[in-house]
Order: sequence, then C-alpha cells, then structure tokens
Amino acid sequence: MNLSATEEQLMNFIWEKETAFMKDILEAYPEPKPAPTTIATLLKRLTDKGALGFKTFGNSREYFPLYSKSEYFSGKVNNLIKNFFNDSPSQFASFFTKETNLNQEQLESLKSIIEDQIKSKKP
Amino acid sequence: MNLSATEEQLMNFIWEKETAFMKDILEAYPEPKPAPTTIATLLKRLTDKGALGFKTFGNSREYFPLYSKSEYFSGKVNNLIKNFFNDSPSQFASFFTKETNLNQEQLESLKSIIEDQIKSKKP
DNA sequence: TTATTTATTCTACATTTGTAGAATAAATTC
DNA sequence: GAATTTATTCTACAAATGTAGAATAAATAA
Repeated sequence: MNLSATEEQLMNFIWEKETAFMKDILEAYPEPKPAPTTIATLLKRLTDKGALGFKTFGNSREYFPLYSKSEYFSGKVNNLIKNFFNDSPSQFASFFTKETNLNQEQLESLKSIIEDQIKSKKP
Repeated sequence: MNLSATEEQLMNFIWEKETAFMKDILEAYPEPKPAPTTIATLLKRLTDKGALGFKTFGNSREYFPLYSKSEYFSGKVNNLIKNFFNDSPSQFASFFTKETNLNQEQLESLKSIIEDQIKSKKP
C-alpha cells in the first residue's frame, strides 16, 4: 500500500477521474510530458502493487483504483501520527492547526466540522 | 529536506533527545539492533544531507538536528495538503477529523485549541 | 603497552524509483 | 492490404535506500 511520489501523482489523477485510459493520463500531464513508456511503466508497477485494476477494451485498458484516496490517505496520516506524535492524534491536530496557517474563515469552518463530529458522537 | 523512512526514525530519536552520540542511538534501537555500521551510514547520509550537525568529542561525535521536527514536519504536511487536497488546508482538516477517529475528549480539546487560534487572530 | 572496544569511512550489494528506448502486437488510416 | 499510430511489455540504467562487512583510527582496558 505504499506508493512513491510519482505513483501518487498518477493515482491522484485516476482517483479524480474515477477511471482512465493511458491516453487520458498522458494528456493530463503538463508539458514537458514524460515518455509514454514512462507512464506505461508506472501503470504496470501500480497494477503489480495492487493499487490499480483494469478492464480491457480492444488493445487498451481502462484503469481504475483498487482502493480509495481516503483509504490510502488515512493510512498515510495515521502513519505520520504514529511516527511523529507518539500515536496521539490530538497532539497532531494541535500541531496541525498551529502550523498550517489556516485563516479566520477556515478555522471557523473547521470548528463547525468538529462540533458536528462531537454531536454525532454524543450518545 | 527529504528523508527516507529509516532516516526519519533516526531523526525522530535525535529530535527527542536534542543531541545524541552514536552509542545512545544504537542503545535506543530495539532488538534485533541493526549493525553499528548501518547507523553510522545513516548518520553520515543525514549529515551530508544537511539534517544533522555534530560536535566532536575525542573520537566520537555529538550529533544534533539542523532543523526542528516542526519545520520538517510542517513541510511534510503542507506537501500532503498540496498533493491530495488541492492546496486546501481546511479540506484536509475536515478529512482529518473524520478519518482519525478522535474520541470525545480529543475532539473537545481540539475544539478549544481552535477557539484559541481564532481568538488570537482576531484584530 | 599491547589487546580490545568504539566510531567512522569506504566499499558493496540488493531493492526501489524515475525515466525511457527497443520490440511487439493490435488498431487505425490511407 | 500496407503504413502508421497506440498500448503494452521487456530491458536498461542511474540515483536513492536499506543493510552491513572490511579497514582504519582513536580510546580504553588489561
């Protein structure tokens, strides 16, 4: 379940589009585009890693993610929390709000998200 | 400023202890400990990368971090935010609170952290 | 003071990653 | 139907990573 930087980038595109053909991916890359074989290699590696599945159409494939962005990402965050914050999410949260420079509005919206969470957890 | 998994682990130890000698580090590793040369290699790589400095004492060195855990970590988080949340910290925050399973108490404490932040930002 | 331990560097080697050419096969265009 | 384009696989190769032995130098113990 661990992806490298370029693999993440590619997955991110497929997560957003839901499914993608090789050519969609190549199109999406900004200039200077990588060689098509570079993309092909990444697709193969991701398929081998179990991150992507595909459905064959003629001589090409429609790729789709085998796990969601949330699944992948929550693994990553939890890993960060474990490694850097002694397994304490609240310690992380505190760090997070201090370090990421949320503006007034963002803080307010975060606050109401948390309030909702609190409510939804009340018995 | 980019560290690999094992490098992070080592840095984490030094960040906590503030400074450390080779032997402190080796001691801290749980069984089965890595070979001392493995640690030595990591220390050298981290020094070359500019993550660690040292002060020589006889034939050994007292290593210390050249940047703080916060500095390093906020770079990492901001990177995550950029890559996965379209550069929107609040989108990330929302995801975070939903995915990391904070309990009632942790949510409350996070809420008051945010309230403090809001207050401190009011003109 | 010789033997031993310790810290460091150098060398090494397998694995993973970023990148892409060569080869091939299928599909499309002329 | 021959020529070209497209998708995929195979091979390749440099850089980074995880791991550690050999060599060396300095410090310590016997």
